[in-house]
Amino acid sequence: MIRGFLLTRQWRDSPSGIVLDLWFATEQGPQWVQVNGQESVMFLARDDAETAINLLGSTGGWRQTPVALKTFRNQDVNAFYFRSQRRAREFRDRLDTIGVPHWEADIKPPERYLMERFITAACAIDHPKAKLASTSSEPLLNPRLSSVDYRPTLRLASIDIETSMDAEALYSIAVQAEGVARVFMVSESISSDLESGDVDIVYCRNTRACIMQFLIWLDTFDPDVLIGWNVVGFDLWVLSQFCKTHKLGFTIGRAHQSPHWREDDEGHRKYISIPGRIALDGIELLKAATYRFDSFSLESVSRQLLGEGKLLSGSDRGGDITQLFADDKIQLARYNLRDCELVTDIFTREKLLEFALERSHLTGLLLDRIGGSVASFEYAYLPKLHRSGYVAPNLGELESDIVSPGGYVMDSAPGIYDDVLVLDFKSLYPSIIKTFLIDPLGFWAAEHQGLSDDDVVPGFNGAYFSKVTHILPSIIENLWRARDEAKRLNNEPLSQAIKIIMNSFYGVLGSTGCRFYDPRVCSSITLRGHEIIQTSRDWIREQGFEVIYGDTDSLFVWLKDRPDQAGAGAVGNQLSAGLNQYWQELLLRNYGISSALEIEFETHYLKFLMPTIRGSAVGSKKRYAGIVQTDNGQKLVFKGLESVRTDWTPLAKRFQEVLFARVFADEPYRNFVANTAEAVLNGECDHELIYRKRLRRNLHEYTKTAPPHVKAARKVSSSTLRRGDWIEYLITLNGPEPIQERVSLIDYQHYVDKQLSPVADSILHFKGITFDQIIDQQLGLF
DNA sequence: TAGCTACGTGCCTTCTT
DNA sequence: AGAAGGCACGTAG
Repeated sequence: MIRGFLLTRQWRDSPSGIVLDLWFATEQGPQWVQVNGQESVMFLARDDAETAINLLGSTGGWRQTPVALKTFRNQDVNAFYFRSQRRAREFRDRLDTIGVPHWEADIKPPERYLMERFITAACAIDHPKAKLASTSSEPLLNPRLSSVDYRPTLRLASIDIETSMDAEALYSIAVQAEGVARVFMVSESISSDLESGDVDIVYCRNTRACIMQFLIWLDTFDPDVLIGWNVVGFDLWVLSQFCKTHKLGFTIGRAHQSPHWREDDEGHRKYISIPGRIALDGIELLKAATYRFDSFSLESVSRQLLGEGKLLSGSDRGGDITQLFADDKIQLARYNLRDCELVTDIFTREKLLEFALERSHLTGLLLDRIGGSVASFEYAYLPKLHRSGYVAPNLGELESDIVSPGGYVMDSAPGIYDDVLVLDFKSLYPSIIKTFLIDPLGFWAAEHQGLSDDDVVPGFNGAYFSKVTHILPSIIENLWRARDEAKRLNNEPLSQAIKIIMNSFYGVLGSTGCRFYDPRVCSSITLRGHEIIQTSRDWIREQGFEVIYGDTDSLFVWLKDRPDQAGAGAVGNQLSAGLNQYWQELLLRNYGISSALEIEFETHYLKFLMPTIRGSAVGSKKRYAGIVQTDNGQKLVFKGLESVRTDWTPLAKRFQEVLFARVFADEPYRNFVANTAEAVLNGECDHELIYRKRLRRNLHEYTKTAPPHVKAARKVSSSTLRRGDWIEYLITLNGPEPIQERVSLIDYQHYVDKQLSPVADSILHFKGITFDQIIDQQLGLF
């Protein structure tokens, strides 16, 4: 028996049934596993079996049998098995034509095979030959696979290519891994006096030779994982295109296969599947782990995470690279390698590979899979559903007229406060699912099994949930326990992966892209959330405190009596303990269930601002600021306000941060306000006036309106701007103009009126003065 | 190769006078 | 000219 971690899975039809090709990273290196003779399965209502059998006639390659499963409408079903996916697909199409329903025909054989064995990623491989040293060219046939807890030491290689700006000419390929830092460099004139300096450079006569050298290295080093920055969409794709034009096989698979490429509908994002290897993009992985950066360029991310950047950081990097290729290949090689190292360092420092491994092992998604919330839910849910005697519904089958609301947001009491505490329910929606046994199967069970009031927990919109039959609550419970354990062991990547998955469950249940979507189930989560937050608010008020705001799972409590730091903490802890006990008792008494709700005293704002809606006396929502005490002194926190918004200018952000700090500290602010306005008008702040905004559509798709950023984008002459790109612009006397091609004078008054004035008034309002009054007084002095 | 809703703001467009 | 409605974006949770 050896232990392995699944890298890739593929399937194909063969004369002897469906074949699964699985590649594992094992303790002894890579292992190819082949499972043959597999069938594709789908389920039909037993009442339709006769029709289906007639439809299939005397053709071979299939069988069917009654099984002890029911649909969610309590119909008995038969399983139909096919020896090829092709036959299964044909059959499904014919059923669709005549309107006979079928279930789970979309589950692919490898996923079906693995999930029903509860294998996500780590796996015990049991086979008489499994102890022998593995070879990449020979698969292990039909071993017994079972789930096991195992994390491999993967062999990583960071790769990066340099090309001309139009990506038409290849300059070099850098590879960096444990003990390797090499650059394959194209050089038309190879002479003996070419030097490498301190870099391991392999000079190659042309593009073809360069790629061949790279492929040979790849085959020899044999990495499990290729990492890079946009490595799939750029480096690997461009290399594959070079291979095509130079009639070279792009044989990067573990048994020298070519990769399989796929594009999304837009044709922008590319996906690669390489038999036996994984390509991991640092950008996607950071996004998956909920990192947020204004820019995901390698330069920007490495500066922020590592404190160091690329070797070239001028404005014309592409031109500089071309220059180096002509004049200084050693320096180009250094630059090329440096990018590889930055990526490796980011992966190491942020434990990105560890995160990817944990996520894969928790969900059954492959390491390189982006998104996939629905897929991971189904991977965990389906096998358990089958063992509970049900087949899964189809997409869109459970729709109803009810719309499920989101979180409850309290009206706020605007003002400047001392001492505001924030109490937060930890993972509110998962804890509601666990406490109130919310679950698609539990919902059907309550409908079909005629349970008594004592055996169900009420939901909302007429939904009830069985206390006996359910799946999701125990999945949550296990994850919750694992997360506590991960935290105890300081396993941050695991803890992070679990948090993301737990929180994705509610979103999945509320998505029409999920086959279990039912607004009654979903609203039973959110409406219970409304009840919990409102009842908790009332309870706190009964204790004699003022609750000035709350959003979904949080309550903001104002301590009027100005306690010291320790006193405030004591009140926070006392309130959270009291509430937790309150819910424990209430839910046991009312429903006979044990509360998993957990409210926590999270933050003490020494100073706090809740603004009004602009130009109104009504309190705002989702926008506030405050000061918290940290180990390194006091810190300003902004939520939703201008200084955390990427579409406000640096001027407005700086102005807000300084002004709020001064007001909170009771320091003078009038001169600062007036001087800032003055400086803007005098052209002393030009570098802070740039608006930055994303184009969420392609330019021609803005037909209803032309907002400023679109107007600016349309003035970019060489407009290659596409959906998702950023546009940087200034407001000039002739309207918005892109920074690259600004011709008109900056409209300074615009910045005073639209960036300074509103920011100032949001806090000065509570000081009984306005921005305009300050400016007028200042002018009056002269 | 489908997680969700709630909310504020600026400004464009259209309607009303 | 000014009000009202709605689009577009980014954010909280």
